[in-house]
Amino acid sequence: MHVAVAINKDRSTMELDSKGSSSSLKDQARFVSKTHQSSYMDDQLESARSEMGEVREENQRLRSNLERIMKDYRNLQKQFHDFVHQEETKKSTITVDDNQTNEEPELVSLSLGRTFSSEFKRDNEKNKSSSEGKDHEQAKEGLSLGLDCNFEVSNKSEANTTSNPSPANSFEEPKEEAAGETWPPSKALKTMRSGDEEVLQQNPAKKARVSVRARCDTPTMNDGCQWRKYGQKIAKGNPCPRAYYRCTVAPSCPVRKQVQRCADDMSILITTYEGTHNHPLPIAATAMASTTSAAASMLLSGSSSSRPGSTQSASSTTINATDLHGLNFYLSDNSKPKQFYVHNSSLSSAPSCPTITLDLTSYPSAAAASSSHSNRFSTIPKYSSTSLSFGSSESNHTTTPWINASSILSYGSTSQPSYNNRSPFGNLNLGRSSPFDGSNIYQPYMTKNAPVAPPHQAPPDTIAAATRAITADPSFQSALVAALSSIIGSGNASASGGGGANLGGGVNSNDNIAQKLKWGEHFPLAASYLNKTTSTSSQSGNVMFLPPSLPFASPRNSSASPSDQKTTAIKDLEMRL
DNA sequence: CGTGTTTGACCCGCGC
DNA sequence: GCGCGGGTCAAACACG
Repeated sequence: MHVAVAINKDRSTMELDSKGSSSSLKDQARFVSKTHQSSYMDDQLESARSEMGEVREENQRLRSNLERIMKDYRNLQKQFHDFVHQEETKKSTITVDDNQTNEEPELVSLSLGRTFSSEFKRDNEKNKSSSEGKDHEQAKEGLSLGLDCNFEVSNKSEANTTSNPSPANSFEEPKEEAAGETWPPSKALKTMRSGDEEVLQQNPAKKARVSVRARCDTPTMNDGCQWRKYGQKIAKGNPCPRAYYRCTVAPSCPVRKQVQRCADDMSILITTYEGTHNHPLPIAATAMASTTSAAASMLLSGSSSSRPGSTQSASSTTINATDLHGLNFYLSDNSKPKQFYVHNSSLSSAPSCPTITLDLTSYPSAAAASSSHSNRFSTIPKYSSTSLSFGSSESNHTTTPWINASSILSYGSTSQPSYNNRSPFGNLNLGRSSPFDGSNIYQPYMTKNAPVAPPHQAPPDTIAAATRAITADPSFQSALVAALSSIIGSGNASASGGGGANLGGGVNSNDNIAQKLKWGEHFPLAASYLNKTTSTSSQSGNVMFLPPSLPFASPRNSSASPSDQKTTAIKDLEMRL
């Protein structure tokens, strides 16, 4: 890896540098040969060297691709900002004030499902509005792909309320959140209410919930965590009782979850997570933790600059439904149960308790499919809750960004170059429910639309389109960073015998990889190469750096086969390195 | 006997 | 202030 990438992280420019791949690789090779004197390890070393040579060649190609992508990106960025400035001049005619626009950061997410159309720009511009100039300036710093927008928002929020950590930060730092989030939300709310309104405004983000809809025949999903049931209630509007569980991995863990069958479809199990684990998680639980972390991070980042007063307004928020990678994300930003897709009122979040729903069920309805359609966002009225749909839409839209987005998501695992079976969930296993007939329900769009095309074979315009889409959605990027860094960070920790994953997701868990994640966000194609380089394994086995199996309905069906000796040895090698 | 579940009572917020 | 509904507590119970 020769490519040095400057990325913004928390306003500071950080460098992702392979430190001169040739020398470092040789050093590593020497080190390996010193520490591993067995012939077996020598074989591994030789194979690794050969792979490194291949990687160097790939790196050369990557650099050329990167230059082209950078050109495309700069052009697009310029076009975007030109458009933004044009829109700002028109903005005076729009009745939406700045506050309201800031309250709808999820609007940015709309761009995910859209082409770089003027409509998207229009929507996106609403969010940018006042802060666009600053972002624009910041975007020019460092590599400035605009992916730090989310952090910018968070930091702004933090700057506005210095007495409290910003939601995004609190999510990244579980200790802070644990300190601020005593479990009984009412008590926390009470405490918050004693403060000023700024404190109250911070509260909703701290109470962010992540709801997972999944088809599951078992009474509860096996998400790898230990739960103790502490209550059960018949919720209004749903004949099925709602069960309350508390995390028992650690006695003081504030995380709780609610499990309830969907009234409309009994086969769908709705699990709502709330809180942040304050303890290392079992490896099997990291997948869900990372996933919920990503979702909550998306939610929090989206609401970090929002004000509750307007999110409560029935007309102020917008349903955002975006399809990605077989996941459906619904952002419910207030208490109104008018979530876009089949949301039972019994599941509706409490006021000031934003909920993001990860819909892991297949979409039988056309509504979901239409939700991904780009035009829909511009046509639907503003609903009382915001929704983000990363849906397994049946729509036949050919928005290419998803192809590359899927490759980005594939970063959850590091050692398999097969791009078709990766997701931020690792190898989640749900009971059933796949519109895809493949082995994994999270098969990315490209397997559907372009069945065999790996991302690195994607045409440059596809990459550029992905870059556009990703650049336009800081919320998603933030969430992705949180999720993937959590996954990989956890995976690394697991490989080294550590833990440390939590629901809050640790962006700081593994800087190097996290940086690569950001790198991957910018350039998924590059990411795939980097990933390949990191994995030191070119085989298509399914051994994952992190085995984040999430065997919902079939626990035994969980993780990747650990029997692959070669990859096991390589993992061992990585550990020693 | 320890652990986890069940279930009625209780608390609290919210809307009227 | 009152009622409703969501959420939690804790004693009783079940199970290995």
